[in-house]
Amino acid sequence: MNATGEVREPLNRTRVLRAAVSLADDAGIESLSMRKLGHILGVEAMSLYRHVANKDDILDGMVGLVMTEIELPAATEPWGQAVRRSAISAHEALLRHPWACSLMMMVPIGRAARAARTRYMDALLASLRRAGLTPDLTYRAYHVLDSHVLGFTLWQIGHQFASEGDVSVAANFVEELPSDQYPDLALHIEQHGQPGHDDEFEFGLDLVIDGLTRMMEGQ
Amino acid sequence: MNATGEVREPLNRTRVLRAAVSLADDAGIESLSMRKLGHILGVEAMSLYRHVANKDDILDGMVGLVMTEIELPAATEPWGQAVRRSAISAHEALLRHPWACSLMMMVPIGRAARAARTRYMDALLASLRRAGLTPDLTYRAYHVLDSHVLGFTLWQIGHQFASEGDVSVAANFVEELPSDQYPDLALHIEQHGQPGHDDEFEFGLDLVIDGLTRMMEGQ
DNA sequence: GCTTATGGTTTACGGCGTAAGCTTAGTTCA
DNA sequence: TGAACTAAGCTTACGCCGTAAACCATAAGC
Repeated sequence: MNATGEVREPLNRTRVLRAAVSLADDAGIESLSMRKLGHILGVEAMSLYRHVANKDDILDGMVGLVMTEIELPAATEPWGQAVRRSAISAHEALLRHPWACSLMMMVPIGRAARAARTRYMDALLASLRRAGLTPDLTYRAYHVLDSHVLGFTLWQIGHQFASEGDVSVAANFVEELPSDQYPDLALHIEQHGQPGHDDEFEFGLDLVIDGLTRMMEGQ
Repeated sequence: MNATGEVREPLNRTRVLRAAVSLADDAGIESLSMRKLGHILGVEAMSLYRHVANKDDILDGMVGLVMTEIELPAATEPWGQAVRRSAISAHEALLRHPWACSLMMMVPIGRAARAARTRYMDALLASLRRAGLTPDLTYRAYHVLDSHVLGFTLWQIGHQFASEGDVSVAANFVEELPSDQYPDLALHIEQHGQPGHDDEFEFGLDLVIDGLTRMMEGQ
């Protein structure tokens, strides 16, 4: 801490995690290695272990960071709107960090991710209970909602990856496709490029929320 | 091909792929390496490259194998039933091979997986069109259905992994949880152990199919 | 002024995917 | 029959990875 500022101030866990997130955002999760991460932070790989238990700990922390970007359903809104807004926020956060979906499912969950997930789950469950869903319906509704967010986002990420490649995979796909043999598939692929299909996530979400509403009112 | 049978017959692509699948089933996808796979087949790692382009090719082939286990929706059944049956079959296939979901989303899709996927997608799309859904609704319905299958199955796999560990993660979770602070979450976790919650997949599936039915009849 | 954390470094180990070249056995054809 | 060719597997080697273990420099506390 001398006046000239030549002395770099020491690393800390959150700086490591933030660097890891932006490296993964930029270059893809598969190119996140301890050595590269260290290099970015101007430090040798092994130095990172002073601030982080191991690589899984980093991945766990990254998931935790992403989850805190998700807006929780507010108690002040009608439940449908609140849940909808939160799901859309989750969708957006996961799209901002395309590696997060897969990480969430593959890394053994650790402290950091658990804390964030706890907050999120409890808030969503509380919204559903407040809305008057029975405990049973709440249980199921939670899983359906989360499945949609996760599943849809994963599909979407898979697609945009596929559309990036040098020669787009979609183009390859359609090219090699005997389109008279698979007419429905050919149409579907064509629809992918078209405008007016950018609200599919919300389409599915509303399908679910409306269904839940009906079940709730039905009994 | 002598009579004594001492000469092992040569490897081939499908034997490599099948060995890879069962290794991944037994020991987890993360412990599938060329060296281990070779060892299982009584061969050095590099020998595999005579039958397979590289590791990604193996992963692609594995995904292809899993996808062919999925029962396609039949044209002879009412569309709702046909789609339902196929989705359940997909769910079961993905549960049998817990690594398949993540692979499907992460490995750049290659020939083997593409062929299987083409069959599956076209069959499902054809079912929806035959049912009378508009092209637009078909497009959306496809994504919602697939999102549910993929997303729900991933959640389920994540959970059963979590419940396996030495000291179950769920137990840890609930133990460290200040359950007066997160009452709804505590209840939800409790519900997970209870019987009568083994049809959630179908609950969500029916929610979607019923919603689609209503939209179809509505216009 | 000696001790003791703290934070960063060096070296090393075993595992990974795979490129390049080698060996061996079987097949084809002169 | 023998020579050329081919198919299938093997050996070696390279550069990456995560991380254990030991080492070094600086700063703080007594």
